[in-house]
Amino acid sequence: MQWPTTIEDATAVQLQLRDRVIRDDQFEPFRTVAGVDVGFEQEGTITRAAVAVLDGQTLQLIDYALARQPTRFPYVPGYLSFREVPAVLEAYDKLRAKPDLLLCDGQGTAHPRQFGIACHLGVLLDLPSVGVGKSRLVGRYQEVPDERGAWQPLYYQRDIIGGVLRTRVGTKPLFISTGHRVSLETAIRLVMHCAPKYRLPETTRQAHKLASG
DNA sequence: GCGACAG
DNA sequence: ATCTTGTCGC
Repeated sequence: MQWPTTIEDATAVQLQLRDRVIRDDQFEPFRTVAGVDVGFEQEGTITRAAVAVLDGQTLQLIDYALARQPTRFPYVPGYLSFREVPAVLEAYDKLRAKPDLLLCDGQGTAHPRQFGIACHLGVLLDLPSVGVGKSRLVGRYQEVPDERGAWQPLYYQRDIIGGVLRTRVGTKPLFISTGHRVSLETAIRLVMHCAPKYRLPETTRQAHKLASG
């Protein structure tokens, strides 16, 4: 299957692959957890991706990989994965230590067609994954108490597609959702575990550093 | 028809 | 995402 070029084709891919998403807990015990960060250079013509693998218990860096590719898809809300996934897959292939779980920047099922980048990566890699968005794409929710660990369900068309979670007092909450093979409840627990001190999970923070300097 | 809109 | 230094607040 060649990479989609139009919104129409991309939509077809999402509608076809979304049926493969497993929203229940179907995984083996996690030993390592990976975080992904994607950035752009040269006016956005170059996409750079970084994947950082951490020990799930100590949250210490175990391995990492980087990749740079020509950007091949524009940023269109609802189609983020078609812009970032190719570079992420290249970086993932370079890893010496494959992770047991992937925490992705962006939404999982908290998406217009329930197939955000976390679902896309999870399905293509057949790896448990979780979507960790810094802002909302779709859905309605009630204000989240300003307490670490507090969260509110995210509703969209009668369904709960994710959760709005406060990982740190005094900061904006994160938008958590299932990527693949991880339930929402488990996803929230995992994010809390990976973000013991700062707003963002250590996995994401590590990947961000590696992709910068 | 008018806004909203992951990174 | 990216362009960019200092600055206000806990």
